[in-house]
Amino acid sequence: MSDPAPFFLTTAIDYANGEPHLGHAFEKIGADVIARYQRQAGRAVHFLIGMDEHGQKVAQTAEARGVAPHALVDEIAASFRAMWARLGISYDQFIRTTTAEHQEGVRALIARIFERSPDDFYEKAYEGWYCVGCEAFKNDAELVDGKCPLHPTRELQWTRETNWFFRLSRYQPFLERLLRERPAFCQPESRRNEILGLLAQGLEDVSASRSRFSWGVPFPRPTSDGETQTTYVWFDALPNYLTATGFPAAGYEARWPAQLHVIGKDITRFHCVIWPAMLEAAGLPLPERVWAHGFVQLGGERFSKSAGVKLELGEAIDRFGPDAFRYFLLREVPFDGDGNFSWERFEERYTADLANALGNLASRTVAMVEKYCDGRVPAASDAAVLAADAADLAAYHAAMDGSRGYLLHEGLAALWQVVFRANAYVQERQPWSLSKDPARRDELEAVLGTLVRQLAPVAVALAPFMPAKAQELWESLGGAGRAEDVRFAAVAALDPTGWRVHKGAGLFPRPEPPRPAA
RNA sequence: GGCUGGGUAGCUCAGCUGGUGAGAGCGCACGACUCAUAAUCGUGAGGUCGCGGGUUCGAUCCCCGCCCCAGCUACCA
Repeated sequence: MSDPAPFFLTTAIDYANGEPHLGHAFEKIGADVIARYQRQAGRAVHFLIGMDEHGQKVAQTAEARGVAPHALVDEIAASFRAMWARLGISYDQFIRTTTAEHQEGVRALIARIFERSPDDFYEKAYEGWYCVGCEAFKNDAELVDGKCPLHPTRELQWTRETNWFFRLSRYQPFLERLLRERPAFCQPESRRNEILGLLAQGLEDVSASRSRFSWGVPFPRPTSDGETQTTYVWFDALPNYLTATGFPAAGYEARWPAQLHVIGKDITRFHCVIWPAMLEAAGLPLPERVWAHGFVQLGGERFSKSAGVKLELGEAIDRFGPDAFRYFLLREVPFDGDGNFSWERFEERYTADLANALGNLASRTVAMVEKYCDGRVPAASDAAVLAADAADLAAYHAAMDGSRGYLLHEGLAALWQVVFRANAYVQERQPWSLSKDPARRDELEAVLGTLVRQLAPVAVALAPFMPAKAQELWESLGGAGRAEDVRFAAVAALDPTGWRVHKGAGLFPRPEPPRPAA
């Protein structure tokens, strides 16, 4: 067999300026499902996540708290990693932009652009109103009565600063061709349309360095007056995907280019415009695809710390456990658009989908195999039912494998069709009636054999979403080893005949125990 | 303002290039069953398919106008 095809996927690196929240979690969970799915599809997956730890805000926060920036970002990175461990995020690599390796990679990338495309960096004086309070330039649209709305008591200063600029405008034709010839480069389609609209307006050059803060990567070339500036955000943050491969050290080509960048829709522009232009300027291959997911809103509103619109991640995870939380987010929030988190929907979905539909199906199936077949899975099955399931499993893969994008919510919906069919099948065949008639023993065994053959593929297909619960289900059916180690290609040949089922504690206990009738 | 997408049952949404009675899940009501986690299965609700025109034998799906919502309109990472 040939070597498995590589699948290098990344998420946006998270800005080290606060604790992980629901938005961070949604992206990591979605990317984790894709990573786990691709592993089971047989790809050689490398899953990268990490932290963006430079920039003015980090330095300011550290100062305000009276700690060194390094100490601050160490603490925040630890907090993120703890959260990802709790959510079962199966990343292979965790990159931090403050490491020496990343910084050297950034400088090498910039040096390479200077070398390959010498005209792409140039010095330019930037003039504008500078707010000392924000430590940032303000454009006219941001001003209120000629003052910074955040610091109205301070006078704005008309300031002139010379920076390195990147000639992004030069790449407009290149980018237009890229999006036209490779529509999958920027997905979903709605985001690609936005980028096409942006390109139609014309691109302006962007600054690549700043002189007013130092918590960052020193720009490799001093300005003509001898000043060494600090690399500006996109030239520091975006290259993490590349520096994670070891670039520029030999061997990075084994991993680069990435197959997939999973990002939030708010940073589509940086990933679908600036990043490919940078890579092209450096003469490096482009990633295969950028997937921009939407946002999880709370009660129909966007997060807002100031308005108190936020969710305690830990509380949500504790409600029904990490797997149920993963399931809920990806079932309820379409991965190509926005969705909503509410406690009410969470409990509804948990009860209806997990406890009643799937959990109870597993429970009744295992109980009947124990009761009627001494716990051994019979050899017989119903081909018509399994054929119908096969169509749903195909729909699951079509939603998951990237061929139509990454429609994780549709993948789950397809899987639940199998669950619904199995429950209806039980009702239709009534194995408890069959069990009373010895002459119908064959029928009884076929029904129970079918149910296990319906659930086993569900356990395998569910493993990317709910790794721990899928394993519990797999073991209760009597499957050997780990569900997540079962390749999708091997599912069709799976033969549960003779498996020994185990009645477990119950996959998804109901939220409130039933009360005895009064 | 411009561009993109959307307004379909109480909620979340499917409805491919126009055509027999407009769908799914959840929730709700009633019925059935008892293997199972008081779970499951079936049936139902009578939704102006945003509003007004138009094209057509016929439009939720095409065209025009209008109303409403969301996103984008580049230095926050």
